[in-house]
Amino acid sequence: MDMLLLIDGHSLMYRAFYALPLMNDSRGRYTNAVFGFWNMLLKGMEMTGATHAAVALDMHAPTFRHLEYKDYKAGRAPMPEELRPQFDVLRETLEAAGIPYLQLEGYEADDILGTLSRMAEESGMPCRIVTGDRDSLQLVTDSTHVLLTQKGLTLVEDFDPARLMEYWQVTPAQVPDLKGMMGDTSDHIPGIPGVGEKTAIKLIGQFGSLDGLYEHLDEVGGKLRDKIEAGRDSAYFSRDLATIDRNVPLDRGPEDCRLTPFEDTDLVSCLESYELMSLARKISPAQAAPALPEFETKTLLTADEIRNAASKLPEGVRTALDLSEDLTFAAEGDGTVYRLPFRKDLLSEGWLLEDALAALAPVLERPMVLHGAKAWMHRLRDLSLPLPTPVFDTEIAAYLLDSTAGKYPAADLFRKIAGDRPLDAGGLLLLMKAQEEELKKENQWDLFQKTELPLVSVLFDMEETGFRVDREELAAQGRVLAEKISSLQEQIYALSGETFNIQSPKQLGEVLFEKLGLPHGKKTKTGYSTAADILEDLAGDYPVVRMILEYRQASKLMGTYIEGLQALIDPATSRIHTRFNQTLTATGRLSSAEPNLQNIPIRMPEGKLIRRAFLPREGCVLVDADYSQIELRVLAHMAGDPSLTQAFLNGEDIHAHTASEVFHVPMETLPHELRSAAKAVNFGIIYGISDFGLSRQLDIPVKQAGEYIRQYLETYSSVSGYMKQIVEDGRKNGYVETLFHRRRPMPDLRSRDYNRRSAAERMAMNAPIQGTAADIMKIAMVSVAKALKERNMQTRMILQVHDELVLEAPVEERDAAAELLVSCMRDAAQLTVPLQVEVTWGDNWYEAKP
DNA sequence: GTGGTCACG
DNA sequence: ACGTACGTGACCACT
Repeated sequence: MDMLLLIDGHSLMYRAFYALPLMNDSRGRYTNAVFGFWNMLLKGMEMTGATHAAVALDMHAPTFRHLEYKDYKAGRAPMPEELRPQFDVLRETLEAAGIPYLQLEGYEADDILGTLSRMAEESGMPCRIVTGDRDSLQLVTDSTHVLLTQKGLTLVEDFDPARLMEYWQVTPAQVPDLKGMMGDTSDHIPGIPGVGEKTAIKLIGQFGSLDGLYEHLDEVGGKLRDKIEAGRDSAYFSRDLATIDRNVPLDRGPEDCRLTPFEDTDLVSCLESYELMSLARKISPAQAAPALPEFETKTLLTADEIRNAASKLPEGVRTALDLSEDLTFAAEGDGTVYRLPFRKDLLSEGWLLEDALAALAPVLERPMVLHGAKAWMHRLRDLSLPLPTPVFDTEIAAYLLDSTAGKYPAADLFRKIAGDRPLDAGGLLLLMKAQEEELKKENQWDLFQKTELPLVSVLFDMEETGFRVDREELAAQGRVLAEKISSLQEQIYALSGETFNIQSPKQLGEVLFEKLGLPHGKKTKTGYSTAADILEDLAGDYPVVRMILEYRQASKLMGTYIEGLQALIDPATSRIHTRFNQTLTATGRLSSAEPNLQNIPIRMPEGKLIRRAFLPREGCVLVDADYSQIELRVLAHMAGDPSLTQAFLNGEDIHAHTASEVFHVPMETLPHELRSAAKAVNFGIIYGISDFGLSRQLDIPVKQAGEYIRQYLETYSSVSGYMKQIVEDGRKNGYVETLFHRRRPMPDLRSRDYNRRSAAERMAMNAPIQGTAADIMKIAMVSVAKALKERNMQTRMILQVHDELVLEAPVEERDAAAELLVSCMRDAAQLTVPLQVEVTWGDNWYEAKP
C-alpha cells in the first residue's frame, strides 16, 4: 500500500532550530536544525510506513507574500544567522537522499503541501503531512492526516477529521474561519483583536463561519460585539492569510516522490561530511562508520575484587576512569568495563566514594585517560591518593577541536559519536580514540600532546602551590582606603546636596545629569553612561566628578582586591590558590578565577600598592619574567613584514619605529604624542582595527583615525595583505588558526549582517596573534617546569599572566631561576624575530616589577 | 540573571 | 545608515 509523507520543511527546521542547542561541525557549519529535521523525518517515515515522500520549502526565507514591510518591522523577525545556512545543508542532504524538495516563487510551503495532498487525494494515495503549523489542519480528510509536532520535537499528534472535531470542534473547512477569528501570534496573523482561541471556538460553534458571524452579529452582546465589529477587516484578512492555496502549478506529483532505499543513496556519506555521525548510523548501521565496540561489564563489590581486577589488566595500556554515572574504569585492549556501584555522591553498601577511590590506587598508577584531569588530580590529592599521570584528557581535546563551545560535558561529547548510550570508562576510551584521530587529522596532535597535556600537570602544581599573601598588609591598606572612601563620600554628598548610592550607576547618573544638570555624553540602554571616560571629560570643570572617580577607584580596590583577596587566603598557610581554566578562552589563553590573579592592579600607582601584599615563601624571592611585545613580534613573523622584522632584530623601540615610518618623521625629532599615537595604532592592528575604535582610544576624529590606519597599512603592506588573507581563509575554512594550529571556529565571517561580520573579522585578525602568543607561553611553561625538575630545583612556578611568569625561588637559586626563565621563554619558539624576555626580582610582587 | 563598570594582558 | 577596537573575571545594583 502506498503512503505519501509530506514534510513542511520550514516549519520543522524552525522548530528543530529552537528546540535544540546550537551544533556545529569542526568547520564551524551549524547543523542543529538539520539534525532535528532528519530525526523528525525518520520518525515520520517510521510512524507512517511511507513509500513516497516530499519536502516543501518556502522560496525565500522568510517570505512576505501577504505581509507589508511595516509588518516585518513590527515583529516578524528575520531568520537567525545560525539557521539560514542550514537550509542549504538541508537541500544537500535531501538531494543525497533522493527526496524531492519543492519550492516555488510566490508560494509558501503550506500551499505546496496543500496541492500535493489534493493530488494524492485525487489519485487515491493516502497521505500524512508533518508540520508544526496548525493552519494545515484545514487539509485533513479521512485519507489525509496531519501529524502535528507539539512542544518542540518530541510529541507528534495524528489529526484526522474526528480528532480535529474533538480538538477545536470544527470541520477542516472551518479552520481558516477559526484562524480568522483567533489569529496566530506565531504566524503574525492578527485575527480579531480581543478574540482568543476559547472565544473563537465558541463563535464558530454558534455561527459556523466568519460570514455567519457577521450576518448575525446582533446575536452577540456587550463588549465582544464591539470588538468583533471593529475587527471585521482584520478577520477577513486573517482568514485569507490562513487559507491554503491548493492549486499551485507544480511540475511534479505524488507519483514522482517514490522513496529510494537510503542504502542506495549518498545520504550516509553526506551526513557524515557534516559530522552527523549518530544520524548516519541510525539510517544505515551497516553503511555508516562501523558501530562502536561494546564492552563487557563486570561489577566489583569489594576492595579485594577491585585490586584483583586491576592487577590483571594488560600491562602499560591507557586506562580510563569515569564518574559520570557509576565509578567505572576500563583499559585499552581489555574489552571490559569495571563498574563500582558507588553513585556519585554518597554511599551504598556502607561504602563511601572515597573508599572506592582509595581501593583504586593500583589503577591510578597506570597511564590515565580522564575527562578534566586537573580536577581529578585535586580530588585525589585531597584524599592523599596517588596522583595520576594523565596521558589523555578528553576535555582538553574537545577544547582544541572547538575552542568556542564554552563547556565540554563528557556525556555530550560521547553522545555525538555513539548516540544515546550512557557514558562510562569504556565510552571514554572510545571518545579518546575518536578525538585522537580528529586531532591528528587537523594537525593538532603536537599541540595537544606536547603542550596542552603536559600543561595540565604544570597548572595543577601551580594551583596547589599558590601565592603567599600578607593578610596584615592588606588589612593595613584596607584601613587607609576605608578612611579615604568615607571622606570622599561625605564630600560628594555635600557637593551634590543629597545622599545617594554612589555605586549605583542609575542613581549617580540621575544626580549628575538631572539634578546637577551636567552635560551628559552617550546614554546606555538603562540611563546615562557614567563610565570613566565620560566622567574624565567633566572632571576638570566639576570637582565633584573628580571625587566620584577617586571614590570609584578606592571602592574598586577595597571591594575586589582588599576584601575579595582576604576572603580567599588559606588561614593555615597564608597562601591563595587561584584556579586556571584551560578550556575557556576562544583564543587559547588561560583564565584565572577565585581569585583572578591575572588582573591584580599595576597601571595606577594607588592600585599597584596591592602588590606589596604578594610575597614569596620564607627564604625565597619572587622572580618575574615577561615577554616584551610578544604580540607585535608574532605579527611581524606571521605577516612576514621586512620592516617590522628588521626593527625587532635591531632591538628598536617598536612604537617609535612605527611612528617614524608611518608619520614620516625622523626618530631623533619624534614628538612623544606621535609615539603614543603609533602605539595605539599598533594595539589597534592586533585587535583588528576600526577607525571608530582607534578614534575613541586616541580621542581624535574618526576621519583622522581612519587616515592613521590608511597610512599604517600603506607603510606595512605585508601586514595589510596578511590581515586580508586571514579573513579570506577564515571565511573559506570556517575557522582561523595559530602558528601551532590552535583553532577558533568563525562561522560569522560568512554572515550577511554587517555588524556581526565586522566583529567576526576583527576577531579573526586578533585570534591567530593573541593565540600564537598564548601557544608560545604555554610551550615555555612546560619547558620551564621540565627544566626546574631536571635540575632538581626548589624553585616553583606560581603564576602566569598571559605574557608574564612569576616564580618563587630560594634566594640561592635566584640567578639560576632567572637564567632558566630567560632561556626557556626565549627559545619556546623560533620566529623570524627574536623573542625578548625581561627578568626582574624582588621581596614582593611590587618590588619585583618596578 | 543581566548590565554597567573597571581591573589586567 | 549603521555601530565597532581583542581577550578575560569580580563586584555592585537591580530585576
